[in-house]
Amino acid sequence: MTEKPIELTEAEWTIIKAVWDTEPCTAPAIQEKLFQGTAWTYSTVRTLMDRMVVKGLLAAEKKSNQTRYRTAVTRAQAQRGELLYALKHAFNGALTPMVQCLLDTNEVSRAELDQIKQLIAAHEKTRGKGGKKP
Amino acid sequence: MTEKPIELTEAEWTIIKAVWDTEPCTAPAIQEKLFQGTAWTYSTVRTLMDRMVVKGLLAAEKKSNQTRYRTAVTRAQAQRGELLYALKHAFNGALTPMVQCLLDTNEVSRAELDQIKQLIAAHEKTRGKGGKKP
DNA sequence: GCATCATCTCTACAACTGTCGAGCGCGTCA
DNA sequence: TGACGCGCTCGACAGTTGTAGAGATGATGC
Repeated sequence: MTEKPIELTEAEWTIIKAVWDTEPCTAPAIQEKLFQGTAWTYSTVRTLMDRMVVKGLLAAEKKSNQTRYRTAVTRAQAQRGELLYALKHAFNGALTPMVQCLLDTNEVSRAELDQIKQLIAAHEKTRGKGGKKP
Repeated sequence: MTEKPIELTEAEWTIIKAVWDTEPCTAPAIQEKLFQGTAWTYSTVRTLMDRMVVKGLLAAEKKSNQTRYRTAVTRAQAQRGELLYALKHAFNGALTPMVQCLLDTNEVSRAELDQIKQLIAAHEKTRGKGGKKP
């Protein structure tokens, strides 16, 4: 089944990144961790986290008087979701223009370019079993 | 000035893509064009378009009894916005992992890989003025 | 046994999104 | 000159998101 893509709002990204970093963790811990950057109160964080549980983004486990959270989706899943959203809507699913845009947009350093080239080479090798000959 | 990135909702993407394809155009025309895919009524389309004008995504020009719309952002700007959103939130701004994910995620055809390699080569050349020689 | 502190639960609310329907002008064609 | 058809304007409403305060509850120290 083509599990439907995961989509996160900005606030949800903020939360889930913190949870990935420290899971399992409690809401107060996350609140404290994020406070510097967001100034969110406990209530805010808690509400967001509970909504994310409902959506299946986080999992909560009640431990007496505390609730312990962990993520319910992997970083890769979430990243893929975000990427697919952009790919689908902004680029009509066409990969090449997306890469083009990426290259145009960003200050891509030489080092990054090299890394990317390596990635591609590696990718070609890995899935190279397609053994079709030109 | 680092113009703040453009962000579009799904519905807005649908609209703006139609407008790009036919601008300048009227709301009824867009409604008709999208009806097959969305089943949106005139009111829906019109509301979305007017809200997009307020946001500066479309421009409207009143011509007697009709309103003519055109886009106020380029496709490239919008694409860049979407990409930057993903890059920033999902990948913490790191380009390489994003490309990695792209390669992993999608069925990238050999043709695409080749195209992408070309893109990179072209990119290297174009901005290659950095004249540092390895 | 009671005051305290940390957590939790519930409720609220404004803004933004998606989705319309009802009613209003204005050309046009008998 | 009046009925039609288009396109327009307004208002509405439910659902989602961001943000938070007020009060309940359970563990702790004395």
